[in-house]
Amino acid sequence: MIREDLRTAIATAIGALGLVAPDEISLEVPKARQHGDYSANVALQLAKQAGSPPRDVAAKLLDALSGLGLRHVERIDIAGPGFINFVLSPSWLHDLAAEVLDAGDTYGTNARMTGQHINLEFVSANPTGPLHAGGGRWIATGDAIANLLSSQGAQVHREYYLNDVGNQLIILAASLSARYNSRPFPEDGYVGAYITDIADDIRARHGDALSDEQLCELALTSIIEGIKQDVGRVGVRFDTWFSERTLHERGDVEGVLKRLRLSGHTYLKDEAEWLATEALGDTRDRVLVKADGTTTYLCNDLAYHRDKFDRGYTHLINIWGSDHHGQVKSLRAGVEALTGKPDEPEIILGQLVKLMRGGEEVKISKRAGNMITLADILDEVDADVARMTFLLQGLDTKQTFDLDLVTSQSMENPVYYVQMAHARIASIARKAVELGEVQLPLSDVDLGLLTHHREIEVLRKLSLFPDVVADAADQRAPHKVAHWAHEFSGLFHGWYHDCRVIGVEAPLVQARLWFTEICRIGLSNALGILGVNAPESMARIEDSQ
RNA sequence: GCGCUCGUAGCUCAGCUGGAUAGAGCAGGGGACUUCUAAUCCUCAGGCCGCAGGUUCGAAUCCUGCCGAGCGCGCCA
Repeated sequence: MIREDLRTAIATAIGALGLVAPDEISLEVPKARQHGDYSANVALQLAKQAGSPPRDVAAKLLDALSGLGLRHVERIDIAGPGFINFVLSPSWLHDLAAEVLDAGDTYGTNARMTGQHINLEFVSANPTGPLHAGGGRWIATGDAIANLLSSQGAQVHREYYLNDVGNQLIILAASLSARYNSRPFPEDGYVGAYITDIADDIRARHGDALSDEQLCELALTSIIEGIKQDVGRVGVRFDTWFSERTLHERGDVEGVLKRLRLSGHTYLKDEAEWLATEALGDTRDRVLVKADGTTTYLCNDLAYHRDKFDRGYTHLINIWGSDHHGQVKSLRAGVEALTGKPDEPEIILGQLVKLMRGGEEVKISKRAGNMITLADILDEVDADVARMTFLLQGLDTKQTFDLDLVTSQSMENPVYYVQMAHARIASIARKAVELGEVQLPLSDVDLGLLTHHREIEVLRKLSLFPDVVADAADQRAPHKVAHWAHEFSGLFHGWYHDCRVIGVEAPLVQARLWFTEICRIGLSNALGILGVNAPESMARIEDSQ
């Protein structure tokens, strides 16, 4: 990795000047091309320490650096207020090509997180109805983050927590019962059409003599089945669907209470049992056992997290909608009281999705009954379109999901732009075979012929992929990979327009065949992280304008 | 009232652990197909980075205040 080589060299040069290097030597890829391939700002940072102007420091560093005989470095410039810019010869990119080919589908991966065993919990929407359209964001995001963490060597377990007990279920049961028995509808019940559908379906299959309890059980099974189907349609598989009931059945909740009592974290007040979370960073203490003797959501959730640790994970991550941010401190304080771990679980918050239809916001509410379900979306668009749309945006921005745009004008979706780049590569390969071009082994091919500025641009972008993935993994930011894929595709399309593979001189044909292969690897790996398909061909559009 | 998140082109958004001239897509103007799929490419236009201060060599980025938006402040889940 050239970047690391340069960092080491800079550190050496700093040492040679008798200065102390900063903890991390920043080596950026400048936006402006004339600023070279990599740019270092250490001279500016060290000016104070050295007691001389930044440009002087830079000049001394440059002297020290040029004595090191760095590979691939064509020129080193000092520019602006004291930046040190490295201009690399194209040879480093040709080395890169070999590196990418060698790595294949592991290009962009890393072993930094090896040994970590992470439990990633996401979606976990209550099984009181089908997943709504916004839920797709959590499915796509969670899966992509899992892929990112895996790419860094971590072992990741995808988990969905099913709250299959409690109040909401009671409301669900009452709503169902009203429909099933044609009785007046309860206040605050779920009005969604799905309630009637489920009730009708159950009546058709099991008759009309069921008790409320039997009714609710059958409905719950059916709803959970539906959720699993929706998740599957998006292309995601959970390793575990964890039922909250098991916690109660096994006595885990009681066990956690005992443990907290023993460690002196609880106290009684106003006929309830409290957990002293304020001392651990919460805004105030929380109730664990209500006056009526039942446990709170937090109490059950603590038992759940205890169970996750008991299963041996080294780290827990939960992805939550920002509407739950108020629970973060309580849960973390509770987990600390329970386990002594102050930084668990890690909670990734994402802003909610705002659905637009006909230029107006559609408020989703299971109670009001105006549901737009995820299944509705998937009936209209490809899972790839949905995933890419959800993943293109950072988690801390509330996402505007325009149903009209995504469904009717889906041709504009960037996913096609990226997929088309991949399809074009496959198409070139097919054409080459068709015309009898035989791809020679890499060792017989001169990649040094890849000197077109389009090729250089593409290769340079490709070289950044591992950094982008590592960064995205660290920041739990899959959108960075989505943007990289889009940008990379743009550069590829530009190359495609200017550079032909078939029909140029034989040695160049060979070099470019390998060039397209490494592009394919990069794209395919990026799409793999996003969970988007990398097609071999695109369906031709019939009626484009 | 307190807390969390956000405010960047007409629209949807990147960039935010400080760096050089603030980017992309869409929408708008103008061009490019006898070629490996034009779902493509090239080009033009478009910006007090919410407002005001502060920190420093340097601020869209960090700090403070204000304005505006969303969400949260239960012995609900």
